[in-house]
Amino acid sequence: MFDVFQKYLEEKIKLTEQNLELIQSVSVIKKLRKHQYLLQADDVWQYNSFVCKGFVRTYYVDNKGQERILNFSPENYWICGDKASLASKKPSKYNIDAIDASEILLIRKTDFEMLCKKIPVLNDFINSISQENFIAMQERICVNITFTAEEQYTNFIQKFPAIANRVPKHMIASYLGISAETLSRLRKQATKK
Amino acid sequence: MFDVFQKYLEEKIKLTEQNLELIQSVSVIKKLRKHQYLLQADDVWQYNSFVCKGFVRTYYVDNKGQERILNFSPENYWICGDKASLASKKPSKYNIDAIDASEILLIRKTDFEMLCKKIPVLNDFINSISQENFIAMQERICVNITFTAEEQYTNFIQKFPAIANRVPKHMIASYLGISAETLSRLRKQATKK
DNA sequence: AAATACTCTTGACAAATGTCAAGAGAAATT
DNA sequence: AATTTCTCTTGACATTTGTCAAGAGTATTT
Repeated sequence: MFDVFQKYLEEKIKLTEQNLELIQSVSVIKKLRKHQYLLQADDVWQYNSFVCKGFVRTYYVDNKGQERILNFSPENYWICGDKASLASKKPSKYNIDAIDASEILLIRKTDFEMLCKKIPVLNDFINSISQENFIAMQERICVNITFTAEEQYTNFIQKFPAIANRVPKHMIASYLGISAETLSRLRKQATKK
Repeated sequence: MFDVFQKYLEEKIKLTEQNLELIQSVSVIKKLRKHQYLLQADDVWQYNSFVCKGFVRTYYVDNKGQERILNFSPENYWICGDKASLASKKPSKYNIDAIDASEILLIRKTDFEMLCKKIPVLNDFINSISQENFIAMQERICVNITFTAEEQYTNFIQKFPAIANRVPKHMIASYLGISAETLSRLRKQATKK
């Protein structure tokens, strides 16, 4: 499964064979059955992680007991994980589990930092991804504070058609912060138009 | 006004005099009258910026013509600006203007990159701030998709009491994505309890 | 000092969204 | 094949939130 990650990297940046070997030497593949956890709330998150195969979600349970999905991570994407837990070594408030059977590449925080120091192009690449994530997150806040539920849903399926087709509707509702019933009714209305 | 920034930096990291001089050499102070723009939508944003004095907000106008506030930046904080515009040189979708008369320290993108390369401690410091911002943004998304309007307001005044006391209520409503009237009613209810 | 603009509140009503309960069909499990 | 679980929808109703209009009190400007 490392080859998936390697292919991803090689499409983005130029790496020597030595660099690749170094990266591989600190990479671990973890297989997840469907519904299996990669991280459970109250554990400490200590990896950078990449989805080689499958599909994963990050969620938490709110004060009313409802699951709220913070992020979907499909194949060929990094998992956001819990940066707060990663930085502070405090227990995570998030759970990560497999929506489909998955294979996840893990690199320990310290190893990852070592890689970034030794491989400047990797460091630059990771920084640019962080920046993209930041922008995407800001976009999401804009959508949240501006759009109605219907507009949010339309925006979601237009922006993430692959995810929209792959996950159950109630998860999309959870991601958007609306109830599954409301989403169902919005969908009904939309077909009428 | 550079001394405010200098003091801020020296509390966080160790810098040589040369470093400080280098930073100062690329820093520009811009004074803003109340309500004056630092950035207008459709212009390109090209700075890293820090509020030495005053108070600034970042907002955009939504498709229904309403102002939506993305961020408040008080004294001694960086202004988020528009990272997308900064990165791509495309016109910004955001406006930044002064809530109070302000003095803003500006460093051009290219100069800022030069500083980060030449001063590793600065680079590390900026990275850690980016990370904190990222975590804060994720928190905000959680709040948005989980909390009711009332919970969001309570959370806001508890988390940012200084801002809450300083800006008009309708701006807080705009930041939270609720109407000014709703906020007013929530406040009334809260006093009854 | 007068005029103007801003801030906050309130009422009345409409629209959007949530909650609870139920059921039908599809998918997964045994 | 039967059972169980999951997914999606629907109805009925309550609650929350938005919109429009108005007004009172504060700041700000002229």
